[in-house]
Amino acid sequence: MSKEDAPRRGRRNDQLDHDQIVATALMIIDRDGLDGFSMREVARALKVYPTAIYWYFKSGKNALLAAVASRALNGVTPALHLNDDWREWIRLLFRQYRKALSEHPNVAPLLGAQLVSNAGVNPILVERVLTALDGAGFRGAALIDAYNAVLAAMLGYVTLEFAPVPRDEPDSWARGFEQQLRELPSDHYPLIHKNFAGLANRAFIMRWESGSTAPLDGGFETYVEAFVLGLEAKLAKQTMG
Amino acid sequence: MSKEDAPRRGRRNDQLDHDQIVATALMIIDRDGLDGFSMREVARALKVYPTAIYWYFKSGKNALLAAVASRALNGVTPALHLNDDWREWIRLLFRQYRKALSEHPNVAPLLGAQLVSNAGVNPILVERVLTALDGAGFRGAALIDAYNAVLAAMLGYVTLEFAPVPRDEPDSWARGFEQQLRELPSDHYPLIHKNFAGLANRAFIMRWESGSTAPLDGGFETYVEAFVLGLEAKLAKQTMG
DNA sequence: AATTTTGCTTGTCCACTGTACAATAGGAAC
DNA sequence: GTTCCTATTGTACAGTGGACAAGCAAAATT
Repeated sequence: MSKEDAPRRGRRNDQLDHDQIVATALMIIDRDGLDGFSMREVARALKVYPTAIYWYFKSGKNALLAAVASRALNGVTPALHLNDDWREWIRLLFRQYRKALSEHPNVAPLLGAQLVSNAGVNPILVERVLTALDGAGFRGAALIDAYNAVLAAMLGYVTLEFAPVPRDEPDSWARGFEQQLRELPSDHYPLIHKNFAGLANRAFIMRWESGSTAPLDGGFETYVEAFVLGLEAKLAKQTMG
Repeated sequence: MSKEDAPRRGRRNDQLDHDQIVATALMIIDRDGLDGFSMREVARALKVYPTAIYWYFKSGKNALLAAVASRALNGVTPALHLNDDWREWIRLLFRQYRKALSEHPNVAPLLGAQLVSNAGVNPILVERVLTALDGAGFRGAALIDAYNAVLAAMLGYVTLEFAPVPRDEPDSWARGFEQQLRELPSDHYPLIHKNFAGLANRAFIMRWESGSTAPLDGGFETYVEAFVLGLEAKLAKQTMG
């Protein structure tokens, strides 16, 4: 399990170490967003030559980003004990995942879109989700299907909720966008018009702030609950059929 | 509704037009992935100087990418007629969305992560989802919540399924990754071990191919069905309460 | 027919990116 | 003290997004 304990040759790392680099990268992403991130920026922040970073992340930017994503999700997977209710465990998983990303919203695109599969395998998450679903009664192919559904659902809402909005001139853009929404003709879009107050800045596509500043809590709870109830219903159907 | 029909002054567009640029950009993204895309590459493909592109997309790369994303989703929203069953309509929406992106898998990251909110407002989609859910019986705040849940769910699975895998040396990476999975100790990961055949390359985190070459159909159907059943159950609960 | 207005292309420029590569410094093992 | 390995400093290059200034072509206005 553990790495070689044998005494190591060579120079000590004076200034850098793996963890510090990842932490710095995450800080930069939190501060400046994914666009503000670059190998050179990380190097600058650490007062080190850019290529020094490549010593720790030999495959470059993607490797570092993968490590950042992994770090942001540190400890998300809840513990799972015998006799835990699987529904409650899934709710908890979803909520913790969302909470973790709400603290690093700019990382969300990385997870939803870039890696997840492959990010250094997270077998504990896999095993626990399988355990929860197996405990619920899913077996064989249905278990795999349910597993995939759960993982996708875990990511889905959060990815969208924290998707970034244009950051060049946020205020003017927001006003323009809002105006654009208000001008939608009410004859073609009666329900938009009728529910405008509820939709404006509170619904996907109709909002001008990201979830990091304007969270969409209600939708999330509905989403989680619907998904769990749905899994349960699906389970009931198949064990009957 | 329509743009000015008044005769336009100035030169006609000899070589370029908005649509052709978007089409070319989409072709490049389909062929080379998002990393292979650049303004200059688009210009090269069109045998035009790079800055010419900026005439059509004054705010640059992001604007073009937004247009590409929008084009890839062209016609995804199904028609919605009176008396259509809302469950069936949502299933159809999800499936068409997935199908559209399966033809342009490299665009998926754009939608899940970058824009969606804001990508030039797609009010038809909004209105129809609201109509379907209103028809189902959701009203007021519950309608907004359900709407947000539906939109997120629509994106979730697909975003993850088509997430790209490392493309530098795909074969050797795939073999190494598979090996890594096989070596997971079966005492710590009993369910992974037991279901290995079903999981390997067929489950998120445990796969080494993207959904574009190895689709995860079963999980998707489970996901859709669970979500629809769940919405129904949630609706039943709240109209009773 | 001349003029003006606008649309579009050409070309230049700059700061910046990722990363391959070589050189070197520094400490541990032999 | 030599060797060997690790960590970091440097150098270099091709590519990027995008600001900018002109130039050129054609249609509408006069």
